[in-house]
Parts: sequence; C-alpha cells; structure tokens
Amino acid sequence: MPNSALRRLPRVTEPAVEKISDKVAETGDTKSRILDAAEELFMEHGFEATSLRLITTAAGVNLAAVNYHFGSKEELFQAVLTRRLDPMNQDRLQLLTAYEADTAGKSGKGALTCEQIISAMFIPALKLARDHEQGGKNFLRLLGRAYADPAPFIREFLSNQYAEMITRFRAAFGRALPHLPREEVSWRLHFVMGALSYTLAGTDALKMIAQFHPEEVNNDELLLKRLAPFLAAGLRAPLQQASDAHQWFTEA
Amino acid sequence: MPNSALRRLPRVTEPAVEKISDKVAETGDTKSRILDAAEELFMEHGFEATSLRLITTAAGVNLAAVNYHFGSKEELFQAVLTRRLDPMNQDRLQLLTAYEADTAGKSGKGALTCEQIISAMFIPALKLARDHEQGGKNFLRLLGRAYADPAPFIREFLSNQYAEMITRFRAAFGRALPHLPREEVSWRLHFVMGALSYTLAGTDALKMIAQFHPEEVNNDELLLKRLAPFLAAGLRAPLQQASDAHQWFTEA
DNA sequence: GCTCGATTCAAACGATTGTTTGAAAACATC
DNA sequence: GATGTTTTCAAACAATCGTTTGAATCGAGC
Repeated sequence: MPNSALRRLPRVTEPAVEKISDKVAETGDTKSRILDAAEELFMEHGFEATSLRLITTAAGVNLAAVNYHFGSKEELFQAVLTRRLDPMNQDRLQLLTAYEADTAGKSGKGALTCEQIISAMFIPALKLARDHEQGGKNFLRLLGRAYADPAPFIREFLSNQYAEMITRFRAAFGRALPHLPREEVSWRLHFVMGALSYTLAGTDALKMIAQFHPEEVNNDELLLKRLAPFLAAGLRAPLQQASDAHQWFTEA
Repeated sequence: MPNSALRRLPRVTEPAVEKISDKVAETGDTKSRILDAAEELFMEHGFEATSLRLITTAAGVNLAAVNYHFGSKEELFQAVLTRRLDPMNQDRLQLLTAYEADTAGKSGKGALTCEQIISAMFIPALKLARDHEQGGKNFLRLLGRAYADPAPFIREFLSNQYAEMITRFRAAFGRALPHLPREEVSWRLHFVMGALSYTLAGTDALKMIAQFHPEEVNNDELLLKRLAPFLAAGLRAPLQQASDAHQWFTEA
C-alpha cells in the first residue's frame, strides 16, 4: 500500500519506438493512468467483463499496480466513480443553494421553480458532457450503467454517494410542488433521476432504431436540453386521483 | 443439439430425501428448468457474474445441459429474454392496433391520445408485473437491466426485438402530437422507454434513499400507475423554442 | 555512498470460467 | 426385445480471472 504523499513518475528512460498498447499513450502518474484507462474500459465493457490485465495494458503499467495503489478491483471501480461523481454532486448542491439564496432574497418566500431545480441537477452534468479534453463524456455513460448494475458493492456505494443530494433535492421539489403528497414527489424525483441516468448511459439498443439525426446521437448537450422540458412537464403533471384511475389501464 | 419435437421428462426415480440445491425445486422439463433458474439468477447477479454452474445447480440439471439445449451461455440469455419479451411486444402491437381500429371507427380521423398509446405500452408490462405465479416480476427487472448492459450481443438482440414496436409507436405518437417535429417525437419516445425500463429495473441504489412506503417499493403496478401520468405530461410538453433556450442552463 | 521507504516488475498462485468429450442412460420405433 | 436417436452425466479441457509474492529499481535524506 502506498503511504501516498509522494509518488514516483513513470520511467523516463523508455525506448523511443516502444508502443505499449494499441491505445493512445496515457499521461500522468501511474494512479491517474490507471483511472483513465479504467474509466474508458469499464464504460465500454462493464465491470465484470473488464479484466485488470486489459486495464493495465491500456494504461501501460504493471498488472500488480492496481492492487498496490487501490487494493482491489472493486476499490478501483469506486475510485473511478468517486473521482468525478463527488465533485459533480458537490456542484449540484452548491448550485441549488445559490438558487435558493437568490430567490429568497428577492421574493421573500422563496420556492424555486421546477426549471431551476432541474437546472441545478443538469448543469453539473452538462459540464462533464462538454468536457471534451478529459473523459467526462465517458464518465456519464459509465455512471448511467452503474445505476443498473446489480453488484451490491456498486449499489451501496452509489446509495451513499447520493444520499445527501437526494434529500436536498426532494425537499426543493416538495416546496416547488406543494400540492403534491410527499410520496408522489419522491416518486417523480425517482423518475427524473432514472430518465437522466438512462439517457446518459448512451449507447443503448433503442437509439439505433429511433431515427435520430446522426450529429445528435452522441451530443449530450442537445440531449439534456430536450430532456429537461420533458421532465419539467412531468413533474408538474396533475395528481392522478383515485377516481380517475380507471382512465388508465382499464383493460389490464 | 436437440431436434426438438420430443423431449424427455426429468428422471422420475429420484431419491425421496434428495435436495439438489438450496433453491426451491424447479418443475418442468430440463429446458424450462434452466430458463426459470437462469431468469432469476441473471436478474439477481447480471449476465457476466452468473456462472453456468450456478444456474445448472439451481435448476437441478447437469452442467452440460445448457450447451446441449441452448448452444452457449449467450444463446441461453437470449432465450430467457425472448421467452417473455416476444409475447409482450406482440401484445403491445395488438393492443395498439385495437385502439386505432376503435377510434378510427368512431371519429373518422383517428388519432389516439397519448394516454391510449402509453396504455398500449404499459398494459402488457403490467400483465407480467401481476404474474405472481411465474417469474414475470423477475423478468421485468432483468429486462430493465439488459437495456443498460454494454455487451454487444445483448444490445443487438434488443435492437432487433424492438425494431417493429418502436416504429409503430413512434408513428402513433407522431399522429398524437402533430405539432412536434418528427425528431422531437423520437426523442420523447426514447425518454419514455428509458424511464419505463429504468424504473422497472427495480432495485437501484436510489430507492433506498427516496423514502417510499415499504409496501410500494416492490409494487410494480402502483409504480406504473404513477409513471404513466408523469410521462404523458412530458410527452405533451410544449416544444422548446430556440429563443427560449436561454431559460435553461444559462450558467453552464 | 549509503540507507530506507516507495514503487515497479515478472512470475506464479489457486480458483473459476465456458465449453467439449465419450460413455451411460432413457426414450421411441419397429 | 433389438435398434437407433435423444438426452443425461461425470470428467476433463484450455483459458482467464483477481491476487500475491519477492526481488529489482527508483528517489530522497543523511
């Protein structure tokens, strides 16, 4: 295990012609190279189907480096997630706080609009989607898939990572939609998070069929700008009364 | 390979006290026992993390039976999906056709409402959710997770399975929302499918936090009845004009 | 120059994976 | 009851997995 603090840079005396793998040469220290390669490969093949040998070869480091720096494959996966997820959720909370302070100062009784709350959720994700330099776009897909992964250690990890954010945003939506029961708000927040992560997961089977313009398929920015109004309208949908329930699924 | 047609029943002369595995004894012929066990275990652990030995032990059959009856692990997975997915999508198309014939006969110019089209998508899923006898509820979760699986053979399979259904429903939504550009309709249909499969996937990390009543967490019927109005409102959301785009994500 | 902790490396570990094999058993047909 | 096909079975296959080991190499501090 590394006591952190100091870490050696990769060997400088590399043979000039050497090509470590087919992938583009990674840069930075060993830990970052592993994280970068793992982020891309986990996104591409999933957790179980990605071997440590594939990751270390792509990163140009020794196989044992993963266990040395991260402890295990599972801990590596968590490190890949937490590197970007933690700052993103911090941004979300910070943005929500800024909005609340802003409207509270102006109109006294501050209740944000659904659009504002959704913006606080989406803008930090957009920042990653626009991050062409780093693997931000890769990460959004990886995150979307991690939600659906059945592995207990992944679900537990995400649950902890999102606990604070969910609580804060549920309260905000509750104030924005005071006519809705608290439980209905929880469900609709759940739908919002679901649609967001699913669409960000990206290369699903359905996109192939759905007749999109080619330049839009992998443009997360346009995607989020289409998704946001859709979800805002869903959040504001009138509450389904028990007496109206027969309107739905009458034949089921 | 089996020439199908006739298949032998499992051995009748079992020792009375024998307990093949910890799981409840499966019933039916070998092929069905494998499908049932695989459906539950794939749902629980995912495709990669589920070994054939785990499946065959739970089903009480020999390890080689999978390769004999299905050819490979991948083909087994496809068989598990197609067993319920094919009838469900057939039901959806049939229901949509029935609705269209009904309204065309009454009002001449027949354009279904969003609620009717969503019902045609949801009712067949509800039928599986209510199928307490068989593994219908398991299957919905398995299906939701299969959408997010990066394995190429899964994505290709689902793409083929859904091609006809997507085409038909996109046309229906297009007639129900004539003011929307065709591409916007495609995206919103994509959002609907995403929210549906994500919420059906079930045991995601977020449910743990979201403060649901315990009796509702695993009730797919209540879930769908809450999701349907949410999505119907989203589908009918006014089109986001380019001049209004600044309203969203101004700070991003 | 030497020591000491941090890091890298090649090699091997034991376990598990999906698949194949060939013989034994159960079946259907005559 | 013999024949031929279908199905089951125990055993082994080669490959790959995550992890561990112990020595080699590096950089910094005295």
